[in-house]
Amino acid sequence: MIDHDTDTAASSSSDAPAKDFIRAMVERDLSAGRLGRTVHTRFPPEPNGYLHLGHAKSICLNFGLAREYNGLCNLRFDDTNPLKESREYVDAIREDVRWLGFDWEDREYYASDYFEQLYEFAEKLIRMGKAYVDSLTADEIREFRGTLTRPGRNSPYRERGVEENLDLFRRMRAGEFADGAHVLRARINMASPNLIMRDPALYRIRKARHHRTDERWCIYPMYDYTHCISDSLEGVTHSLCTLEFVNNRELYDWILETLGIYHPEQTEFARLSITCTVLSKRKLIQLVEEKRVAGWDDPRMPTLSGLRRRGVPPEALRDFCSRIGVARADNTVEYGLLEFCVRERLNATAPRAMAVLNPLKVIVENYPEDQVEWFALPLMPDCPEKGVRRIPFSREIWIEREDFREDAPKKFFRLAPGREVRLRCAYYITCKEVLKDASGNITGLICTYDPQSRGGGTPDNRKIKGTLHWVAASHCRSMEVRLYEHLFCREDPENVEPDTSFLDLLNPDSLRIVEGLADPSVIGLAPGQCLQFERLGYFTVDADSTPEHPVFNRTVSLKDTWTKLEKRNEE
RNA sequence: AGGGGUGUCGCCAAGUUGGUAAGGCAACGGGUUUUGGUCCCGUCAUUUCGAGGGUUCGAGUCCUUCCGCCCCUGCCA
Repeated sequence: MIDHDTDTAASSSSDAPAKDFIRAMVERDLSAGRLGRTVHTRFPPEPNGYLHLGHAKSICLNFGLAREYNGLCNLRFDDTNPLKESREYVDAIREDVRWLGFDWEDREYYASDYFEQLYEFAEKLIRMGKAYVDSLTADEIREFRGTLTRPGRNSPYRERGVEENLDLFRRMRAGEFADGAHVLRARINMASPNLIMRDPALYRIRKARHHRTDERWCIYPMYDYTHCISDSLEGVTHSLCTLEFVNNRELYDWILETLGIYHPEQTEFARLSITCTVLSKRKLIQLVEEKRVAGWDDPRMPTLSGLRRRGVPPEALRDFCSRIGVARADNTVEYGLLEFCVRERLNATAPRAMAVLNPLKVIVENYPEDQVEWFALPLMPDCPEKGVRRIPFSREIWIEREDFREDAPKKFFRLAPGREVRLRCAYYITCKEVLKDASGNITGLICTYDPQSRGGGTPDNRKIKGTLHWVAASHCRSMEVRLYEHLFCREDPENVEPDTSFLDLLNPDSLRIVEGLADPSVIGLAPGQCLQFERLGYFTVDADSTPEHPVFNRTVSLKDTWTKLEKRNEE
């Protein structure tokens, strides 16, 4: 089944995911009339890195939910830590969300837009006796917090009066104190079995320039304090986040209840892990900063920008997110599922062409010296009406070196001495002679062709099992082709033994660059254009590509049953 | 005086108020094929739902006791 529609996220209903526990909850709330207008979600990244596949899951969930139930989804930047955040990340995130196929319309929010309101709420908490300024050092606070099995102790500053707290907090804002001198804390319960609730910090002093508020603030609100209030202010109905925030929900609820303001419901789902790659921001930043990869958009990276550059279509990513589902159990999805989604999409959309990556010269000795014929390769074999690509044929051609074997096993359907194969869309050729250099390396093949087989078939209808791709030596152009393998050579690079680094697991062969040969018709394509080079895989024109120096990324190889079969026989 | 979350096929993941284990990926057979691709057909949890007890005519679903894994002791998010 070919997918003809343009399949934007907004139009397609075919990629609507199955009911998961979150959608079930939303439907329950909807039919119970619990939601004011409709479902309202938000995607709340911190602009401290580039978006990756884990974010794609969250984006598809939040924006997908809004789309499916006729609701709204905000884009909100959780920019409360100026030390780690930057404008560059904000811009990249906006671009990636849009590229993935989602639209937040005019609802682009920033936690930093709420700094003033957040501050007012903090004063309110102080006046209620629910927050206090603590002057313990960070180390002391840690000591006083207790441990997993021991309750904490109250800070000596915990009983400060409202007026003193207010005065101190205002002076914190005014910049009278150095970083770390004081912190505003919620006054909850130092003996709570939930460590999050042991008087969590609400505000800290950070004399740092913020990418949006510049130097207007020197105190910054913490995540737990900011997130719930932001959700509340925006009228979010369902605040979806990953499982590691389950413990934080108690605080989320406490703040909103104490303040007595609108109270969205936080629901957690399992974060995504994928084999053979890492998805933690810290590790991705390290890969970039230590130059283990070429950048955030290195095609080997699991970032959205990397995948985009690699040639992965957004539709494939959305399909992937829909297929992996949403649940609460820890999970690690096989990388192969992503590849399946990419192949499925590209099979339906990528025009076909031919290229040779590891060339071996073939001389068709009975073909006229100066003759050139043009053959027609269907752009989409299952849709002849999509047209053809005209490709030149001449006496000397290149085939894939792997497509010839001097001692070929019976099941090897390709070229071998005395054997006949079909050159895709052109002629049948038979190998007559193997040319070698002084040291015995194969340098070329002498073949003959059957003029009756023009176009790839003969009147006698004889069966030809093997069909090879090829390019005409007289017309082809060379191009740079970047072949990618998994970034890591182990399935679970996230969990390494103590005293070793995930960097030790980096696959040294994750990038291989070869010089390939292709028909000129594919050389002028714009970056981002994707083709299938028949029998090789899907290839996308890289951002670096120019007509003078064409560069292709292999997005994903074709499924290769032959190699698998051979490997099995070797064992 | 620890708390919270979670265990259904190799990997994801459905499993209404208990009624006799969906689907996808992978794998494995076979067919079609001018891509060893695509497509099509078939197989793939019945002493089985982390394990043991119990309730019941009947348990993945209820009760109970264990066990495993994950998260929490940032002035990160």
